Amino acid sequence: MRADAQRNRDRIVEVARGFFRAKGFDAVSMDEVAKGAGVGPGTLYRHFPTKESLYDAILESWAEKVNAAVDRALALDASARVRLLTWLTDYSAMLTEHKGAAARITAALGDPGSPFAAKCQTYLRANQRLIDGLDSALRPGVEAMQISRLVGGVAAVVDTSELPADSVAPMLAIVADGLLAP
Amino acid sequence: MRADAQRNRDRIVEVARGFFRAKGFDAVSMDEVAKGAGVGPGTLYRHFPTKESLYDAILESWAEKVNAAVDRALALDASARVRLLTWLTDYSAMLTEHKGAAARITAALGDPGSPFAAKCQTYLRANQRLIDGLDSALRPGVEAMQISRLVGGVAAVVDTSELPADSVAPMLAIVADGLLAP
DNA sequence: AACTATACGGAGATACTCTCCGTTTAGCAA
DNA sequence: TTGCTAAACGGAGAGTATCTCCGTATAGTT
Repeated sequence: MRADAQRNRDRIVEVARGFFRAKGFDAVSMDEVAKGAGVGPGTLYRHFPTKESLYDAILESWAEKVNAAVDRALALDASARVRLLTWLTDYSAMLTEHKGAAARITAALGDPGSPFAAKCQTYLRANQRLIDGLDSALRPGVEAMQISRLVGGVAAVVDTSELPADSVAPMLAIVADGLLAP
Repeated sequence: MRADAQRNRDRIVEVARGFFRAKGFDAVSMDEVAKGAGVGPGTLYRHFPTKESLYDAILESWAEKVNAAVDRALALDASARVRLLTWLTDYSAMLTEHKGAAARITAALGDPGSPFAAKCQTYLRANQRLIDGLDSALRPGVEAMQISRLVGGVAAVVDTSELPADSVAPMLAIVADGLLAP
C-alpha cells in the first residue's frame, strides 16, 4: 500500500472510531466520516467498501479484550455462578460499547459472509472456552452459539432502548441461572 | 372522516399488511404501499404520518391474540415450567410474525411516545398477568418489563438472523429456567 | 346548484449509501 | 533531475429511502 493511502486509511479509522463512539453506528454518515478525515467519499469507499467493513476495522482490538475478559472470569476464585455472571456482564458491556453495534454483530453470528465474521468467531470461541472452563456446572447440551445469541439479544435491547447500564444486570442474572445446571 | 378517506385508509392498511407479511418491515417502502393502494404518497402520509404508525395500525388485532395466548397458557393443566414455556413460545412467535417487527416493538417497550406504545402496554400487561398467575413459581422480584425485554431480545435475534423457527426453543428454555424460582 | 371543508396526489426537499471516472500524485528507473 | 506508470484521489451524481407542500378535485351540505 502506498504511503499516502496508508496515512488516509489510518486517519479514517481514527476519525470514524471517535464518531461511532460519540453518536452510534446509525447516526454517523459515511460523508461525515470522509469529511472529518479530509478525504472524498470515493477514497473512503476505496478503503472500506461498506459502512460495516469500516466498523469492522474499528473493532480490531476487541479480540484481545474479549479473550482477556473470559480468562479473567474463569480465573476467579468464586462459584460457577459468579464466574459466569462476571463474563456475561463484561461481554454485554463490550457489545454495547458502540451504540447500534450489538444488534449488528449478534445478527451476523451465523453468517460467514458478514464483514463481522471474524469478530463473531472470536465471540463464539470465547463462549466455547467458557463452556469448557465451567464444565459440568452448566446445563447439559448448551452451545456457544446459544449463549452468544442470548447475551447479544439482551445487549441489543439495552442498547437500542438506551437503558441505564445497570438495567442489564437482572436480565443477565436470569440468563445465567438458566444456563447453570438444574 | 369522509367516505373516500375511510375507503383509502382501509385499502392502505390491507395492502400494507400483505406487503409487510411478505417482505418484512424494512424491505417495504412507503411509495410501494402507496402505489399498491392506488393513492399518492401524500395521501398515505396524511393517514399515517410515519412508517411505524402505519405498522401500528396493522397490529390492531394483536391485543386480543396476546391476551388469548396468555390465558391459554395459564389454563393448562401442567407444571409452571410448561405453562411458562408455552406462553414464551407463543409470545415469541407473535413477535416474529412480521420480519423486523420484534426489534422495533421491543425497543419501544419503555418509550411512551412511541407509535407502538399501546401494543407495548398490551405485552407488558400480559406478562404481568403471567407473573400473577404463576405466582410463587417464579423467582422473586422478576418484573414484566424484564420478561418482555428478554423474550423480545431473543425473538429479535432469531428474526434478524433469519434462523429456523425451532432454534428459538432451546434459548427460551434457558430463559424459562432462569425465570423459575431457584 | 352552489359552496366549502376536506381529501387527493405528485413534484420535490432532504438525507443516505455507494459508484464512476477524469485528475493527481507517489515511487521508481534511467 | 526528469520522465513514466500504476495507484490513489475526490467530487459529481446515480439510486433509493422518508416525508412535505400546495394546487387541484371532490364529497357532503345548504
